[in-house]
Amino acid sequence: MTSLFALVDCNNFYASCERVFDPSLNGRPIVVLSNNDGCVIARSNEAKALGIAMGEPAFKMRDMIEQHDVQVFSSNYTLYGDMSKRVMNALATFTPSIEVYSIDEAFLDLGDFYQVDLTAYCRQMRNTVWRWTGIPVSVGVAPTKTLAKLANRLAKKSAKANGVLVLTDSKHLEEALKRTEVGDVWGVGRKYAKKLAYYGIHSAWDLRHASDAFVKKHMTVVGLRVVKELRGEPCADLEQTIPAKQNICTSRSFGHPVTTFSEIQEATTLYASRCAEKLRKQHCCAGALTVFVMTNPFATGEQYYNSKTIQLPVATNSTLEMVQYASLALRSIYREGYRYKKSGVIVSGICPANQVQGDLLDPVDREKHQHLMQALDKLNQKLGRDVLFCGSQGTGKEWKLKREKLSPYYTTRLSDVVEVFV
DNA sequence: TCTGGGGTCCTAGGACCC
DNA sequence: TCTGGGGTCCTAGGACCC
Repeated sequence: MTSLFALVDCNNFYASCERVFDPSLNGRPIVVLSNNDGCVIARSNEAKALGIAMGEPAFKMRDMIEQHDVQVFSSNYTLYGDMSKRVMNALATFTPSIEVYSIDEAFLDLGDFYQVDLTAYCRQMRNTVWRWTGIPVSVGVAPTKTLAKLANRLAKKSAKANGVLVLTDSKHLEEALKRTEVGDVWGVGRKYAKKLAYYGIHSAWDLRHASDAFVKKHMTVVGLRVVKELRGEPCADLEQTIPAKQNICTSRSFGHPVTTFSEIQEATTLYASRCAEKLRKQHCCAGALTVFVMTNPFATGEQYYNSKTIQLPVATNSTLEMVQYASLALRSIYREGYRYKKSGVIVSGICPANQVQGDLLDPVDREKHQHLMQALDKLNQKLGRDVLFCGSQGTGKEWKLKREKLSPYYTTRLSDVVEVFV
């Protein structure tokens, strides 16, 4: 019994999503910007060919944009999330064993498919996704997840592969490992790549032949798993059930520098509400809440960063409680006289809502809160996000994100909602 | 003028306890 | 003069991912 995984990855996903609904964009360079229209997080092939780098700040590309008529979009996660679901649904018709790994990637367990013509099957997969959604995908197949990732990368790069590469034959595997730089291996980041280069390890093939002791010493047990997977020994299974999150964070940069307490409080209230919403969605409560504030690290002038964690007397997912404690925490770290760029709320100590440790002297009527939250979620779900919200969130939202190049909400009915967070 | 957001896991070191 | 050792829990920091 040999294991076999496919990794299906959408090509230039966000850029492709924008293109699906506007065919006039075909063949033209597209970039999608991060929140606040800050930096590039997705590029079409044409944009890559122009040399536009991932993470490049938008303001540095002004000339390039004008010169080559680059099409620029603010990120529209509502659209991308919806398109993602459609892609995953298409893939699920090819095997029930599917792990949605990220918004644009899925692992498929093809362990039972050794007898079929894998290349033909994957090609069919690719065509189906394309016909149903208009999104181009690449497929890599190999005995471990790490190798499937590697195969996928080559499938995308090689013209000959044309989007599908099956690596089951040891000769092909060797060739693929030799052609992959060590820094392009899943789990090997910039820091490790540099360190490995120092020790003469440059390719995935080199890393595959490093000793266990060496790898464990320099890359911990995590790195050792990577190396074993490169050798064809599976260390990671398909994860079909999504584990509950251990931490939930909501934070945003402000559209412009914020100086007043009331403005930063409005933003922090919104983030605390979002955290509470996310907790309720996964039927959990949090035992602690952290608020942080920071100035712009790229700006000249005096910098300030601070955070405050509050242990909650009883774990909760009530928006009202979260907002109240977030305000308290914020008050203790806010300092007059800074130009704030960003704030955020992190909730931790997460446990299932039905396993919350009570407190005999608890002054909060938890049942009442729960009913209120249910009503709030229902209304907001039905009538649109933030139809109902905490007053301290404010209505002006002077600090909100910059999203000047937003595309329409083609596939969902949220077109009347100006502000959408994920 | 303008530089994203949200996660995970592992390790080392300190506090504390017996 | 001499001042244990092991276990657990927590936190901060570093690495990685999309």
